[in-house]
Amino acid sequence: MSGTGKRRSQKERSAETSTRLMNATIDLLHDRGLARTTTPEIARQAGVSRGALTHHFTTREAIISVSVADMLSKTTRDLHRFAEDFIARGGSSDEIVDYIWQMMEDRLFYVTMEYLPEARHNPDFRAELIPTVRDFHAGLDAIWTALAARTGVAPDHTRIVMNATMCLVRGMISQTVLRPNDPAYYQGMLTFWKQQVRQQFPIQAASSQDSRRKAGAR
Amino acid sequence: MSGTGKRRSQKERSAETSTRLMNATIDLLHDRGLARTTTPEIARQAGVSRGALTHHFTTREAIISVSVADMLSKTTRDLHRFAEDFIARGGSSDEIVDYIWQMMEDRLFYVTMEYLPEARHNPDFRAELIPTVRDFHAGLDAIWTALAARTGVAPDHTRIVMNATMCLVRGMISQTVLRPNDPAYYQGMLTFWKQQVRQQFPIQAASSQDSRRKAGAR
DNA sequence: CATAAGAAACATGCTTGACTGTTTGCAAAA
DNA sequence: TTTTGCAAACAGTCAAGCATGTTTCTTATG
Repeated sequence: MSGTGKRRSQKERSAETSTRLMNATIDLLHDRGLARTTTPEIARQAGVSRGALTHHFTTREAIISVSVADMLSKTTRDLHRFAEDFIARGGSSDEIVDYIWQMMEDRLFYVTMEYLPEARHNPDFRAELIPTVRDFHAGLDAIWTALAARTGVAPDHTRIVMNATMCLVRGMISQTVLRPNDPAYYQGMLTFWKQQVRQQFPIQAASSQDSRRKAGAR
Repeated sequence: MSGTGKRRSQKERSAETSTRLMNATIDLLHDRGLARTTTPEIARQAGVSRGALTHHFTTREAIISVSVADMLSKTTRDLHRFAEDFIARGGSSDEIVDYIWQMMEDRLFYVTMEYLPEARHNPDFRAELIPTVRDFHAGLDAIWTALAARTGVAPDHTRIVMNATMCLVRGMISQTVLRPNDPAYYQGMLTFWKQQVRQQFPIQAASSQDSRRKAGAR
């Protein structure tokens, strides 16, 4: 990228190769699945030798784990950027639902579905992921907290709605596997859910402040 | 089972071996994951030789596909039984949510999480599952339709709530992998959801019939 | 009813292929 | 020239599918 010249420092070479390998890993996870994401296949997809791969990553589990962590941390950065923008703009709850759906449906949760079963059966792998996932949820929290603060809804209740939204979207994307080619179905469900969420976060109209209802009630 | 004597008909022998193999397959899918569900492992778990397995099932994909279909059809039978009982009793929407959660969390969706990625990347495998899954959803429909009929809610709206419930539960179970040992979290979310569902299906009090509200409104 | 022929169920061993982890060789950068 | 980044060859493991034996049941026939 930086510097089209042929002479690169070792660090640059190394970093680029690593990046190519990690991107290739995520691409393969998404396109062909974890079982088919073999080390020869990753190297081929990245356009490097398998030796390069083993030089940078000691084991297959390592490159997958690191690649997933990398993907998650990038997504977390995006979340925080969205949160900043959302706060500045004063966006709607509908926007959040749409953003989350797009983010999850654009590869994130499909990739997650690939490694989740492995995480369930492999404690080491799981342990490496949990902290990264925690950061990711902190990013989500940043967004919803902004909405909660503006609408005066209790944080606990906000968090429940946030988590329910995440779970709903996860489940919807799971379903796309065995119920494909039905965008109307998924959009209909999203519309329903946006309406439900709106009820939890009453609109703070630009003029009237008294529009806050008893959201957060048990 | 029937007749402790040693002499069994061919059909009985065959059926028992098949059953043992299919049960072993589901057990392994749940306990060790799809990748670790190898044909030698299945045979070992079932207590039969690998030759017996290859005699009954031509390929690894076949035994897995058939076992999953078997599991799903059993669950579908249970759904219909619950629906009958539910209709007779006139149960609550809370009950439905609880039943679905239990059913999914008791292995069903964990097993599903194992084969879903494979279904996503393997068109033949997916094609074999889709009809069985359709039957399963018909079983779900039987339950919710009963509730809808009693409360006078529009079928389309009912179906949205049903599907949202299923998606939510799927997502919740996905999350248990990387957020384990937190039953309060999941129970809290279920409580929230039951409340939401209740709002969609206003209680038909034993006395008043006019308690039906405008649920199903856009 | 006894029994032998045949079919179905099951067992064992082999072959092939592929993947993982490792080691050795080499060229470019420091 | 010493280290670093990478390439290529190698060795060990294991599963899948197949092919060939062996046992258990069924049935037709005398």
